[in-house]
Parts: sequence; structure tokens; C-alpha cells
Amino acid sequence: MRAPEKERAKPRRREAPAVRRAQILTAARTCFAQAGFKTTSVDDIAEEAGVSVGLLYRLFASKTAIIEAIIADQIEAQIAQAYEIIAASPNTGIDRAKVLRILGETSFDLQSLALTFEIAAEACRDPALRSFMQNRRATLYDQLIARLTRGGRSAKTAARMFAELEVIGAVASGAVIQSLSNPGRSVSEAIRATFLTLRVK
Amino acid sequence: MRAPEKERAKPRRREAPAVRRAQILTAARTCFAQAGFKTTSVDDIAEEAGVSVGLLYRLFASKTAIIEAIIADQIEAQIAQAYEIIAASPNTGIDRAKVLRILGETSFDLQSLALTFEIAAEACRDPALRSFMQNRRATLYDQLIARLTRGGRSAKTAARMFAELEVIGAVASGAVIQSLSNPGRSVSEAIRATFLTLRVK
DNA sequence: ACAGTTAGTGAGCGATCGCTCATTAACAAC
DNA sequence: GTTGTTAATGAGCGATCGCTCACTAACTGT
Repeated sequence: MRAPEKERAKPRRREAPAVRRAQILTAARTCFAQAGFKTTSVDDIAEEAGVSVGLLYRLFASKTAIIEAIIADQIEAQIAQAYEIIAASPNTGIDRAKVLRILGETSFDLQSLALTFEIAAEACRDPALRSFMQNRRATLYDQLIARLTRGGRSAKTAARMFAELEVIGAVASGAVIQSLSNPGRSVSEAIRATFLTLRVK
Repeated sequence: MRAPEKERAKPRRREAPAVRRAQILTAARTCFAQAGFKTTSVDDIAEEAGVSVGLLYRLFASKTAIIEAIIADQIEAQIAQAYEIIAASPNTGIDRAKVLRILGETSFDLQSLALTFEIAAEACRDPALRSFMQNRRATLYDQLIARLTRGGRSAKTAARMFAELEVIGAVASGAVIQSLSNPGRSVSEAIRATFLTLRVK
């Protein structure tokens, strides 16, 4: 029952919903990394995606739903990366030196690190989000083990290698936190130094 | 020039500004830990502190100023804790097993962890905050070394022990991040498991 | 007793937030 | 063409945000 007096801008070309969903998620990831979950508004995301707020809300139930989708994606990416490394490793175990070399060569951009930390913070506060993340990880983990098993590895070895990779990842992210208040050292250097100090066998 | 018609509630008892400042900071820490920097409003903090918004803004320039004060406090607390451990350690080096035992006995409440992560996220995004943290840490670090030197330790040993402690802290916080998406394991257990996997010498 | 200082109040400001929904038009099927 | 479906729009809603400031009253010094 609203007044229809004013002219309305021309709608953009039609696109499959899946395409628009992907656009919005990409835009949201950019915004969230730059400014955080709470600070970026839905309008910001829509504008970055080149889409109206209305369309955004036709494809996503809420701002929270977008956040959850992004978190799910990140978990998926981590597991996928773990698969690549494990698949390329010998049965004897992860080549730690090699992983460290990869970590050292990785350019850690602070923006995606910010996203990781904010997700961690949110997970600390929201039990529902925490179990959502845990469930997602659990199912993806099972798939990973299954795939590796089909690839000829015993489930036990696969699990052990994955656990080891996770520990390396944990130490790396811990080193990142330290490096933030430790001036004059790049993130990569901080990671190297951390492992060096630990004298990991 | 505003209308003064309505009755106004009685002001509370007068208190020294420093006291009120402390009250507000404590309240803010509680709120921020529960809901995050962006989500908690200035009104929330004022109410939690039992103080009006007006007074809050007489004692703090902005909401950001409160956040910075809390971050500074946290850095100070970390350095102070490091001092305690180092001062109680033999000259030969940090007793890692002991520190691990302390870590294992520490009840990690998710709320203060959330604060830590949010600070890290903010530091990733805001270069000004980052250098603020770095400067604060640097001066406190110098004081710590000076104190330990006066206590009879060589500056070199003191520095080495501090660095080692920082690495342990880094690994611990990394383990925390992992444990968030790793169901069925407490934070303390995750830390133990991480160090165990690393087989730290 | 009175003036001066300052801790303390809270309605209300402009801006912005997440979200809705009446409306439009691009496209497919015929 | 005509019609039915649905991707797409954006002004505007109620709520809330950080923050201001005209004002009050509890103290202090004399």
C-alpha cells in the first residue's frame, strides 16, 4: 500500500541465484575482513556485490546466515588444504620441514587473519556457532579420512597425519597472535622463530 | 536552551574520578567479554557500571578510548605474569613442565579468550592500534628486563627466558583456536595434546 | 552563609542499523 | 504477442547507535 510515484532504477541483467549467492558471499568476505562482522552493514555487502539489499535478503535469510556460510566455507578450505598436503606426503608422516617452508612462503595478509580471529572470538561467545563449526568440521573430517583411505592409506595413518597438521596450524596461528604485538618481525618470521625455539623433533 | 520540565533522578554519592574510571573499566571488560566491542553499547557499559552515560564521557574521550585502556591493561597483565614466572624460575631456564602444569590447571574461560581474539582481530585491521600495542609492550618489556637484571640476572638470560615464555604462550593460544572446532576436548586438554604432539625438548 | 568547583544526570540529536515489502521488468513457455 | 514466474529494486520502518549538553547538586574553601 506504499505510494508508487517515483521512478525506479532499471534492474540489472537476470542471473541464476547461485551466481548471485556466490557474488554476495565474496563481497561479504571482503567487507568482513576489512571491517569485521558487526561493523560492516548489510548495505555495505550489497553495494560491494553490486546488488540490492532486497535481493540479498531473498537469497540469505539474515546477516547471520551470510556469516555462517562464510565460516562454513573457511572450514571447508582448511580441510581441503590439509587433504592436499597429506595426499602429497609419504606414508611415514608429514614432512614438517616442507610444511614450514610452505608456511614461510605464504604471504599472511592481515585481513584474512583478522577474519580468522573474529570467527574464533564469536565461537567463544556463541555455543550454537561453536557446535555448528564442530559438526561441519566433523563431517568434512570423515570425508577426508574416507578419501585418503580409498587412496590407499590406512585410516589410522591418515588420522595421525591430520592431527599433526592441525598442531602445526595451531602453533602457526599462535605465533601470529604473538607477532601482532611484537614489532619488527613479519608474521612468517614469527612462525619460523616459534618452531625454532620449540626445537620440534 | 533545552526544556527543563521533567524531574531528574538523584545523583549518586560523589566519588573520586579514579574510582569511577576503574568501575567503568571493569564494567566495560565484562560487557566486551560477553558481547564484543562493537555489540556492546556505551549505554550497556554505563548501566553495568551503575553510572550515567554523561559521566562516562566526562572520564573517557570516546568508546575507543575505553577499548584502548582495556587493551593496555591486558598487555600489562601478561607482562606481569611473565615476570612472576621468570622470577620464580632457576637461571638455567624456564621449567617448561611446570609452566605446562600451570596452563593445564588454568581454567580457560571462553569469555576472556573471546576478548583476546577480538583484540587480535582489531589489531590485524587497525595499524594505529597495532603500533599502540607494540609500543606498550616494548616499554613494559624494557622495565621487566631492568627489574630482572636488578634482581641479579643477566639481561641476556632474562631476554631468553622471556622469549621462551612467549613461545609457550603462542602455542597455547594456537591450541585454543583449534580446540574451538574440535569437539569433546577441553581447552586445557587441547593445549596438553598440542605440546605432546610436538614432543618439545 | 555563601560562592566556587566539579561529579553526576539523562533526554534527545543525527546517523545508521538490519530488515520488509510493494512494485517492476527480464525472461521462458506458449 | 500474451501470460506466468521470479530476479531485482530501494524507500522507508522501528530500533539502536555513539555522543552532547543544559542542567543539578554534592562537596570545598573562606
